[in-house]
Amino acid sequence: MQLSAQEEFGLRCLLRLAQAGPDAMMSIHEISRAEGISMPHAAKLMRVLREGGLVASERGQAGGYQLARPPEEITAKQAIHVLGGELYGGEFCGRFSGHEDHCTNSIDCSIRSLWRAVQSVVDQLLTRTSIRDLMCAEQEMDRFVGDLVVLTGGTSPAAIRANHG
Amino acid sequence: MQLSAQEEFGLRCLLRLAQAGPDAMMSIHEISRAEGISMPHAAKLMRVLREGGLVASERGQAGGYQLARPPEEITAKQAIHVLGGELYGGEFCGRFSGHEDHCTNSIDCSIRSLWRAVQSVVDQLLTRTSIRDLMCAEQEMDRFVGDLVVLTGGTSPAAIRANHG
DNA sequence: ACTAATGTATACTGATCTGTATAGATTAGA
DNA sequence: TCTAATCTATACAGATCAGTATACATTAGT
Repeated sequence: MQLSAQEEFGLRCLLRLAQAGPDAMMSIHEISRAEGISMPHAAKLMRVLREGGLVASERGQAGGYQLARPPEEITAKQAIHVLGGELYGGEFCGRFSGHEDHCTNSIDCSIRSLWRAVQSVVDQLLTRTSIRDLMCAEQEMDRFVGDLVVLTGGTSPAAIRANHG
Repeated sequence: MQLSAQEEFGLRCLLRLAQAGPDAMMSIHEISRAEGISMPHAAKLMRVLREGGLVASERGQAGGYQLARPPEEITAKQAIHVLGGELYGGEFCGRFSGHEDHCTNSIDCSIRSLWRAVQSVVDQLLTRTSIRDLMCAEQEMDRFVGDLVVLTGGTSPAAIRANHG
């Protein structure tokens, strides 16, 4: 369960565009220099973001990139989705089904539910974090992280354990 | 941000051992058949779990594998850690630093904080879910998932947005 | 001893991911 | 029309991941 390089760098590039201001255009050259990556690499990332509808490009001599929408309307979830796909998508049980045509546990699969639970809390967090929110000091974000709690009102074995502990 | 095949299958193998009962031994042959994967593949996964201290093995004609501890004492977090490493480890800013020696954003990096936030909620969830908890019906786990909420008492931009929305 | 069933270890192949290289298309300005 | 700056697209090479193949070590039973 790791972040891909594309997710990491792609999100950074989005943040750079946001920090450049609402009407600024950034060229691939500027983006690559700001992030310390090569120009072809930056170009590839920006292409992914453009095809995902998160940035708009203009070609030609005065061309460059800017955010397709205001930074407060772009969520981290949208960015991660465009850059790296979902943690647990619909195709999942097809990908990891071993030799069988479908998952050996397809009828009763608590592990599948666990992945859904992980996806649920990650999605909640990423959905309410916008690019605008990331335009702040690390310390400010850290305060946020320290107060995060996962709660459940459910009655599963996991919930019972959590209440007793 | 995707699960690796090793995490998926490895956790499944752990769950199989738990379901076999407290004193049962399962051979590689049995595990591979149960999960629908090849014997060499199962052997590789079990080796990782053994080196991670989650299962114990016995060699020889009557050999096999069993859990190293009772299933309620093995958390999903421990399993994922052994099988796939962390979402955001200490080596992270070294891995994704582009051409620079260290991260261009090393001084003030809100994105790093976001990854820590994601890791925090995922860890909370996986830490309080044991292998024992997974030995239940999918429906029961799903009830749990439906009630999951991520809460914060923090004051970051993201938190403010969440409170207003 | 010997045999058969088992776990252990290493090397190998194909797939996917990461980053690079190169050629082309578009536009502003002279 | 020409040139320079830019974005666009595809193909490529190395690294890592997924799964396989093969040889070896260990043990119970005979």
